[in-house]
Amino acid sequence: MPTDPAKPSRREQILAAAAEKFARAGFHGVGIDDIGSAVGISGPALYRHFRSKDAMLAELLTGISDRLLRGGQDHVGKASDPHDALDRLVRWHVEFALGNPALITVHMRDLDSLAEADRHKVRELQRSYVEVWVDVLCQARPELPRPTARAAAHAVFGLINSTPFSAHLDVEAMSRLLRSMALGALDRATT
Amino acid sequence: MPTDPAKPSRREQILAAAAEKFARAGFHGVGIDDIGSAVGISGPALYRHFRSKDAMLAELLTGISDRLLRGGQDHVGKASDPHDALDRLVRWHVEFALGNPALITVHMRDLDSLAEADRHKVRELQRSYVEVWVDVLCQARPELPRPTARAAAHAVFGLINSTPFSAHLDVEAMSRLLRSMALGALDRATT
DNA sequence: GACCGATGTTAACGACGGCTAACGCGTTTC
DNA sequence: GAAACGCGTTAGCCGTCGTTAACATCGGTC
Repeated sequence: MPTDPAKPSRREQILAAAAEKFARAGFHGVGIDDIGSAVGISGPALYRHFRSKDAMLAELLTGISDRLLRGGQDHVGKASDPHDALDRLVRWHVEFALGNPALITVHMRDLDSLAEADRHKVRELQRSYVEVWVDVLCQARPELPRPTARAAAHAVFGLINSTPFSAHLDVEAMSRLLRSMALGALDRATT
Repeated sequence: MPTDPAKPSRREQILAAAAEKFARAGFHGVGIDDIGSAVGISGPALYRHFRSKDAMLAELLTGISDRLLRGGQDHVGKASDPHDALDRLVRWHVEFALGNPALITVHMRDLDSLAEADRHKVRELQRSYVEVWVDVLCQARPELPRPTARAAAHAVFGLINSTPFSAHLDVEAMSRLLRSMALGALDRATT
C-alpha cells in the first residue's frame, strides 16, 4: 500500500490550480467547476480528493502558514546573532513571497472565508510566526517596546507581500529591492 | 429643489456600512440584506438608492481612488521641493489609511469583483496616483530607474496599507511609526 | 383634500453554485 | 476471473442571493 512515498499528483495539482484561481478572483468568486476544469477534470470530481471547497481553502491556508512558520524558525535557529537572524528572516520571507505570489495573495485575502475552527488554527500559526519576528526584533533593538515591534513586523509583511501587485522587475532585482527596503524600514522603526 | 446643498444622509450612510461589511467579509461574502440591516432598513430597499450591488462597490472604489489621487496631487502642489513632496505624500497616505481602514481594505481586496468598465476606470485612477509618486521619487532620487521607483512605490503602499491588520497601537504612534518606516524604506531603495 | 414622489415593506422569481446520487470503467488483488 | 477500488462522468437537488413587483406610508404641493 504505497500511500506514503512520493504521492505528488492530483491533490497537489488541484491545490495549485485552486490557489491560482482564488488569487485571481477571490474564494467566493471561484466555482467548483472552474477549479475542476483548470486541472482537466470537470466539477464534482474534486470531491474524490477533498471533502468540500472550504477544505481546499483550509488546506491551502494552513499549508502556507505552516511553511512560513517552520521556515522562519529554521532560519532563526541557524543565525549567529540577532542581526543575522533578522537578515535571514527578511531574506526568507522575500524569497517565499516572490516564489509563491498566488499563495501570498490568498493568504492575505481569503482568511475570513474560513469556518471558525480552521480560521483559529491559521490565526494561531500566523501569530506564532509574528512572534518569531518580534522576538528577533526585540533582541536586535532592545529599546523597542513589544507592541511597536509587532506593528513594525506587520508593516514589513505588508511591504514584502505587496509583490503580487507590482512585479515587472525581474525576480533578482525585486528581491534585492524588497530586502533593502525592508531592512531600511526596520532600521527606522521608532518608539 | 435643494438636491445640492448638504445631502449627507442615506446614500453616504449606506456606502459607509457597505464598506465596513465588504472589508470584513469580502464583496461576495456580503449579502444585500446584511448591508440593509446594517443601516436599519431591510434588503431590497437599497435599490431606491443604488442601481445594483455592483454599483455600490463601483462607487466606493472610484471614490477612494479619486480621493487618493486628488489628495496626492494637492499635496505635491503645495510642496517646496522633491523631498518635501515625498514627505507630504507619505504623510497624506498614512493619514488616509489610518483614517479609513475599511476603505483601504476593500480597495486592496475587491477590485476584481468589478465589471470591466468600472474596473478599468479605477485602475486608471490608481495608475495616475502611482505616477504621482513615481514622478516625485524620480526627482528626489534621480539615479532611480522609473521601473524601480514604481516597484518601490508599490512596496511602500503595501507597508502603509498593512494598517488594518495590525492596529493596537494608538493612532498617533502608529502614524509616526509608519511614516518613518516608509521614509526609511524609500531611502534604501536601490537600483 | 386629492396627488405625488421619495422611501420603505414583503413576496416571489430566476440564476447560480455547492454538493450528492447513480453510474461507468480501468487496474489491482486474491 | 470476479470483487474491490480509485477516479471520473452527468443529472439533479436545494439553498442562497441579487433583483423585481406590488403594495404601504407619509410629507409637501397645487
